[in-house]
Amino acid sequence: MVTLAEVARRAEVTAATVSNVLRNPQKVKPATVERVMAAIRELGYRPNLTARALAQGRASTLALMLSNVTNPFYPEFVLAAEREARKRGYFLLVCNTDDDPAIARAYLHQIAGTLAAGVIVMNTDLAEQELTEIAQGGAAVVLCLWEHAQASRTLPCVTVDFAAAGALAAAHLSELRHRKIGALVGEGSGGPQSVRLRGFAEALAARGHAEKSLTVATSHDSIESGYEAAKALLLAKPALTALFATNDLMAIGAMQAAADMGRQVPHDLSIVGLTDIQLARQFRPALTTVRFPTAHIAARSVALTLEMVEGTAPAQALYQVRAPELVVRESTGPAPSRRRG
Amino acid sequence: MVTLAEVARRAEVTAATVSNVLRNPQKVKPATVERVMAAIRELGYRPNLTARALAQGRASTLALMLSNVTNPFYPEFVLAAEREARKRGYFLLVCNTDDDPAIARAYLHQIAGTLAAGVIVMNTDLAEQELTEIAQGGAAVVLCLWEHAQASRTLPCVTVDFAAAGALAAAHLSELRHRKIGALVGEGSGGPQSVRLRGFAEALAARGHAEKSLTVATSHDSIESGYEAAKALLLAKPALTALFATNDLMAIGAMQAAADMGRQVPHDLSIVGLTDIQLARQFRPALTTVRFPTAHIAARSVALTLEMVEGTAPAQALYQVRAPELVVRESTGPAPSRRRG
DNA sequence: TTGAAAGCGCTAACAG
DNA sequence: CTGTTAGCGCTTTCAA
Repeated sequence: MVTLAEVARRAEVTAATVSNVLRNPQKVKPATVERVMAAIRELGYRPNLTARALAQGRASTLALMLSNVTNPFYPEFVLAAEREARKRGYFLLVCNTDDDPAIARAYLHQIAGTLAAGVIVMNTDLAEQELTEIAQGGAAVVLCLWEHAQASRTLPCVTVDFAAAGALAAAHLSELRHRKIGALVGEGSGGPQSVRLRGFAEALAARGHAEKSLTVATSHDSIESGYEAAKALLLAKPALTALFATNDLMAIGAMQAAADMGRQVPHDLSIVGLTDIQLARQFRPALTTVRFPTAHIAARSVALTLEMVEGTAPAQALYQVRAPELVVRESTGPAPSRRRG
Repeated sequence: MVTLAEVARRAEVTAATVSNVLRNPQKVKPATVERVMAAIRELGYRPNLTARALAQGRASTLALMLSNVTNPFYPEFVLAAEREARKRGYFLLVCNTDDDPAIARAYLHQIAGTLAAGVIVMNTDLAEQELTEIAQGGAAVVLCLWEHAQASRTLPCVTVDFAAAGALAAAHLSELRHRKIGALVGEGSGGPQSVRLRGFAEALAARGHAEKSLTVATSHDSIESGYEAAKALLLAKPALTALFATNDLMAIGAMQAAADMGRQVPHDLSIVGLTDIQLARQFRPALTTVRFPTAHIAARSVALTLEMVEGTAPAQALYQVRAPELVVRESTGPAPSRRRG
């Protein structure tokens, strides 16, 4: 392995100068820069990022803690996060916690502040208290997409307006004249997706829908679970003409349940999801959903984390990025008229 | 940040002893171990992995270079890789190259051997020559799932028998009496998936199928592209009764194309994919496919890389893990009889 | 069983 | 503009 010192020797300067050539070239005489660059090239020198991190007291690495990359929401997020990190000279450590607080804790304690200069924590079951301690230990900690009722007051948080997202779905179904609506509420990491439901329910109420016209069921955040929940719900309440799911996976499961029960989507039953994962447009019928600005959130989270790492972050706590927006595709349509039954 | 030295002071020993307590406790008197552990606990000490890496000359980090996590094959792979790494005390850096050799190269040069002790390189457009140089620079480099004709002779490679996978698909369709078959060959990172096709074609030939009974078309490795390719193919050759796609995404696209063309799967048209990504069983009709032992490959790749990092790897070059296996689901059925046309 | 000392490769004042 | 010096926090011989 070629070191700075070897380059220095070859270029007949000291290590400090080589370091300067690499990091503040304007502080070095052009001729010297040339000579050093030549040496670097000839020797094939590559800076040792570990040594640099130790000397600087700051790693060039960021950690992303999420429950499980296998949830189709995450790959898009990870991609965008990694791109933003790379653009700024950082690398991305991906940490799956499997919704296990013990794993999350272990990760945090091992790498926050040492291996990773900052940590982006997606919705998790970890107590905020613990995260705050980690943050005091010197690592930049940014919360991302937390839907907890008790959203943080001490840690910065990048998120979207979950309630508004739910409201968009409600407005859409209401305009299509649906009056008997079912809702599937997901239980993801960090608790139920209840803010989305609340936004949905309140928007419905605001539009004059009776409270009992909405039937709520819970489900896990997966296609399989959405399938079961939707099936049960439709069996119990056959009169429902529309279903709102607090995430796309469940909505897709619901579409399959509808198909298996002989109900045509959207003719007999409309379905709206939330998030707009890739799958939403790839499935048939393509899913109407409320889009989260996923890539944007990811990039913003990374940017904020790095600003904190580098001490240039503004003293703001809540970052609400772009509003969610409705994406109408094929899974929603007008409520079936009563006549034709 | 609490350092070793502070712990040492508090426990009234030297840093060397604290270090030993952490890494070779059996070399330290039990009473001292106790005292040191107490100090660690009281102070909330957490080892600095960056410093450790520098001192040891070995990072506790592994890099996984892949084209794009957004391809549904990868999340499952990443998850398994990360679990294996974590189990062994390592962390996973995820690097998206976007099929851009320049990005791949930049990553490699920046982190291989310094930030990351080892690198797992999935199919890429990088010349093997370059990877070999990196490996000589001191990083463990492991190739994973390379399908190149020119598979490496100098770098270890974890892979599956691509030809056998194709052959399984062929045997299945042949047994279902399909005689006019179309094949969609993907163009993923690192070139066409031609070994899979070759295995498929040869198995067909071995079963007495005429060479011209197989029609081949190419496509990119995505649902959208598979859709287009399948549509064109079915339009050009309406007599085809079965389609083989060299990966599941294309197969799913093909299913949608068939649906849009009014062809019932599997009644009018059988479709077989390859890899068995999650989506394969979530789509309707569920896709018949040839399963790759994805998690197993991932774990093996990580294990091998770490063995190389730690110098305990056997001197073997090619690791073929478990055979692929056919998974029959709903997208394949007997060839339609001519009578009923 | 423990300590002293050197050093991993780099950065960051500060001096000249 | 360049060199000197002193670490960053940890590991690792080698002595004691």
